[in-house]
Amino acid sequence: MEEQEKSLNFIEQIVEKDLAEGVNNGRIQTRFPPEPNGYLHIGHVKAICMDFGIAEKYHGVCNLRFDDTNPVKEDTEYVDTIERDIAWLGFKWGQIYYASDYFQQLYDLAIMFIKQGKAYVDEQTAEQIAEQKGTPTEPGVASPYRDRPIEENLRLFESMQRGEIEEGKMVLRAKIDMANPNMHFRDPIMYRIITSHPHHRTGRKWNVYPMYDFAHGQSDYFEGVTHSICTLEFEVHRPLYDYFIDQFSGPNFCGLSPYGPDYRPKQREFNRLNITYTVMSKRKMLQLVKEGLVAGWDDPRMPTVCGLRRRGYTPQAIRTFMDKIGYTKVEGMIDQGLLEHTIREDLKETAPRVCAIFDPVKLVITNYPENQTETLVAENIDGHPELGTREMKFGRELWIERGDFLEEADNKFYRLSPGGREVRLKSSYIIQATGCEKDANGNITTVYATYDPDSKSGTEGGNRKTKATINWVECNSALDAEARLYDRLFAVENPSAEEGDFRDLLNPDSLIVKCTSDGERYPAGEPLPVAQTGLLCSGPRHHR
RNA sequence: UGCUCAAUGGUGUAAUGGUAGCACUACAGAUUCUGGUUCUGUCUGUCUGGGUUCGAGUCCUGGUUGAGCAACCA
Repeated sequence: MEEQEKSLNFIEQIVEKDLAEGVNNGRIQTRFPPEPNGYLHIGHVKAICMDFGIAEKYHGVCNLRFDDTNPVKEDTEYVDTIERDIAWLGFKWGQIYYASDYFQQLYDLAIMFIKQGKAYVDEQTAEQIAEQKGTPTEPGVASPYRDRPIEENLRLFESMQRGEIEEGKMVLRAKIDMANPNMHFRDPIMYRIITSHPHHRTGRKWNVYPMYDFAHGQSDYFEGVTHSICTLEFEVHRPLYDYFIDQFSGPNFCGLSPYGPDYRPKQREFNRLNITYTVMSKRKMLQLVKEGLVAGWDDPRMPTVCGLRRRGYTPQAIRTFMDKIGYTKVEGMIDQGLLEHTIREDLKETAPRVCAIFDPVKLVITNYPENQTETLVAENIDGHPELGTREMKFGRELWIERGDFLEEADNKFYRLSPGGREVRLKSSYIIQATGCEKDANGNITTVYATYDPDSKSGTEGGNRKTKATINWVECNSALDAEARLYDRLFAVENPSAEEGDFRDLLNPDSLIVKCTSDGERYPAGEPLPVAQTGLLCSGPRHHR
């Protein structure tokens, strides 16, 4: 069969063009730059697959870099979980870097900017600075400190770093253009003072910390990143990214990179991931966790990597999903159904099936001898005997799903009904319902049926066709279990687009807890599809 | 009413000036020891006006619509 060539996404096209033109001497280096202030979610995974995927495909390297420039929000605890999640997804990074590794170099660079008259210390309040920034349609106005003498800027900035200036009292700003139509050029803040929180790695060594715009591009540059791939909202930052790098590369090269004056990293942007019936905002997720609206970051309803893992998603399925949705510059919304389709596809051929009854009603097989039991053998996965079999105890009294019996059924219903069609008990005998018993309220308590002793699965007599096959569990050998059936977290397609409090949009039925009977025990963390009901994943022992 | 980016079936994505294709969803039929799976089929698309060209989803131009940008966040 001829293999259909998969078309390249636009980033891959750029990379191949760069490769063909010998840009950066044909070197490919990417980075995944999470901020260690929360858990990785499926939106990050899209970026991870891009960053690591490009490096893998073009024989380059992808490094992990923690963007830890804001000690107020960041913590080491997140570093570990981020590393764990990336490893679980199956990606291998080259080096682990931290933006904080470059604090000294960035500081030196800031000093250079000051000496070149490209930066100044502003001592206005945040409000004043914001006010002077102008609006997208009106130019900003210059700060009264904009033309401070270089020596004074130098002295003040050094004083800021020595901890002599109170947090919030001064910032270092790039002196660019207060009237630029790109707001990011209106003298962006390069450094702010943070003394209230120690940094998770550098402790109290620094009292000034670089802003994203002054740290990210430089970090890329110091590391030798060639393709700095990020999401679309950074598109307007790109000119500033380029501006800062221009100041010390090319004709202004001052030896800060082993790759020489011609090397430069280039930022490229792709569309971020949105999925229906969920949210992709760290802030909102944190709120759900903190307020106990979900059971934690790894609640199976959460779009976090650890949540998906507990939900039973495999790394391969998640990566396949990313392949399917692709990378463009169109901001859209992916149907949650596609994600679910991908995991079903993945588990279909690999995950052993099990019988479990969630809404049990007793079935008595009236012509099966009292006290008799037998052991039947079922394939773990139908049609794949090589993937193993399991034993199921069979007897006169079974649990079946309440919904599999209807006292009065029309022709459309082809499961159990008195005098109705023959029905196959999964991997077992063929039965026919004869009647039922009800309590005082009219609820069915027992279903009666007769079985055909010659119809056992796998035997000659069992080859007869039935329209329906139902699940069952033998009453005496069944184990009790708790099943938590999860549905979409939100009741509306796009919670972020709705007015009002997003918490009011949660799906009240996103978690249904059922006590079940189940035949076997399964190790935690294994996907465990229950025929007819759906895919389940055995979880850690429940604790309340 | 500034700057940047985008616009292909319901959704996502391909076609790189030369037959608008694929996947998901929905629906229909067949198959089936899960009303699952599988298979087959159907529905539905180039935002809009002009231009360039033998030929435009693709290039140019005007418009429309949507998104992002005014944190001492990243």
